[in-house]
Amino acid sequence: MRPVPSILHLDMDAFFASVEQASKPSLRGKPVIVGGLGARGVVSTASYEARRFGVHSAMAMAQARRLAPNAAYLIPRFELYRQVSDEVMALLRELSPLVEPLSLDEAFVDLAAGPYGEALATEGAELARAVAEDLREDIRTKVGLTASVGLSTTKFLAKIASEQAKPDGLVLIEAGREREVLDTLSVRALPGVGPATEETLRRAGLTQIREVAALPQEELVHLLGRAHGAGVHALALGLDDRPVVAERDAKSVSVEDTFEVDLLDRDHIVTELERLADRCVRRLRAAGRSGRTVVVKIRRFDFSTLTRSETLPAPTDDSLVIAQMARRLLDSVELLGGIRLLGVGVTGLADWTQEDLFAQALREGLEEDAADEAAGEAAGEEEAREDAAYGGPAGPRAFHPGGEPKARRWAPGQDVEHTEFGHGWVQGSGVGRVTVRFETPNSPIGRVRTFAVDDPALSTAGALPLLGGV
DNA sequence: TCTGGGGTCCTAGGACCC
DNA sequence: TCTGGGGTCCTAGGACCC
Repeated sequence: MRPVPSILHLDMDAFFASVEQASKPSLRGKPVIVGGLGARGVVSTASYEARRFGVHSAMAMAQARRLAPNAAYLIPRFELYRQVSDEVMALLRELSPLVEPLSLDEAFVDLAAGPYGEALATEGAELARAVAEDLREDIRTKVGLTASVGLSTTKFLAKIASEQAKPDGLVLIEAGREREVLDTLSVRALPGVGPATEETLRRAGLTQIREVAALPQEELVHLLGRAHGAGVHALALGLDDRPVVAERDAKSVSVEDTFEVDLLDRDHIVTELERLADRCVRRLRAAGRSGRTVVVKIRRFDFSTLTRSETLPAPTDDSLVIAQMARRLLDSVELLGGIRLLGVGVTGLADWTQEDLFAQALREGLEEDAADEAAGEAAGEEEAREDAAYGGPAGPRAFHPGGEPKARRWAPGQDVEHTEFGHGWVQGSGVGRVTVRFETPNSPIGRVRTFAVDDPALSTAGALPLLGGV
C-alpha cells in the first residue's frame, strides 16, 4: 500500500443528464431523465433534481414516469457524451499517462506516475488535494460540468472517497485511515458484492465490512468460492494492490435489442438476427478486430435468458460467416412463447485475421447469392446512417409486424435544424406534429414552436459542443 | 406499461490429450 | 471386467459493473 494518497478516482456527476442540461438551457435546475423511452425502457441517468422524486439509474422508465411525471424525458446522445468524455479524459492525461477509464464518466488516475509523482512523494496529501481541486476547476471551466473526485492509497478507497464526495466534491482518505473508513460501510460498498452476494453474506450474519474483515479468509472462501471469497476478504481489510492500467483491449463485441413487443414469428426473428449480426460485424471491423467465437443471446417472454455459442478454428470478421453461424445457433433454440430480446456477439478477439479459408469457401459456395449480399450490405449502411442521425443507437426498433417501412420519427432530446429558426431539439411529437425548442448551449432559454412531422424545413442535426466550440 | 445495453470475470462439467 | 491425474479448451450460465 502506498504511503501517499496518489490514486485518483474521477466520477462525473449524473453525467448524461448533466450534459443534457449543459446543452439545453431550459433544462437547467429541472428534473431530467435520460434513457430508453419505449414501453420497455429503463433509466440511464437521472439528474439530481429528478433523484429527489426517487428516480434512479436502472429503474423501469414506466416507474420513473409515475414518480416524476413532469420531468424532461430524453433519449441518450452517445456521440456527444463520447466527445465530452474525450475532453475530460484528455485533462486527466495531463496529470499522468496512467489513466484507466471505467466508462464514459469514470476513470482512475495514478498521480504517482505523472509529473507530480516526485513532489507527491515529499509533499504528500496536501499536494494531491491541490491537484485534484485544480482538475475539478478545469473540468468546470473547460468542459462546463461538475465532477466528484476521490483520492486515496488504493483504487478501492479512492472510489469510496469519490462516492462520498458526490455531488461536486472532493474527499481524500489519508494513508493509515483506510480501515477507519471501511469500518463504517455496508458490505454492498465492496466492489463485487451485488444483490446475490449481499444476500449470501446476510444469511451468514454479515452486513458490515468490519464483520467480514474480522472473519478468517477460509470462511469467506467457503461462503463465496475461491476467487470471489479471497478477493472480498482482502478488500474488506483494505488490501488492494490492483494497479492503474491504461490501455486494455476489448475482449468481446456484442449488440442486442429488446423489442417493444415480443417476437413470435420465426422468420421475423431470423430477420432481426441478421440485422444484429450485421451491426455486430460493422462494430467489429470498425475496431479492426476479428473473433473466433460467435454468441447468440435470447431472452424469452418470461425473462429467462440463454446463450448459444460456437467457436471457429480461426478468427473471422466475415459477415457471411458470422451471420450463418448465428442463424445455426438460433436454429437450436426452442422459441415457443415468444422472445423479448435478441443479441449477437463475438468473443475470442484477435487483431489479425489469418487467410480466411472458411469464409472463402462459403463465399464460393454462395456465388449465386452475391447480388443479394451486396443489397444486404447497402441496407446495413443505410441503417448506420439512421442510427447516427438519432445520435447513436436509439434503443429498440419499432415493431413492424407486416414489415412496413418505419416512418420518420422525432425522438425527444434529438438535435434538429430548421432553415429559418436554426438549431433546436425535439421536445415531443405526436399526431403528426413535432414540438421543437430552439436553443443552444450558449443561448438564453429558447422558444418552442410546433411543426408538421414532415415539414421540409426541419431536419436532423448533429450535437453542438457544450462550451462555444471547444 | 417491470426489468436496457455493453461489457468483465468466474465456475463447472465434459472432451481431449499426454 | 475397480476404472489416474493434470492441463487446456469449449460451452453455458450467473454475478456484477456502469
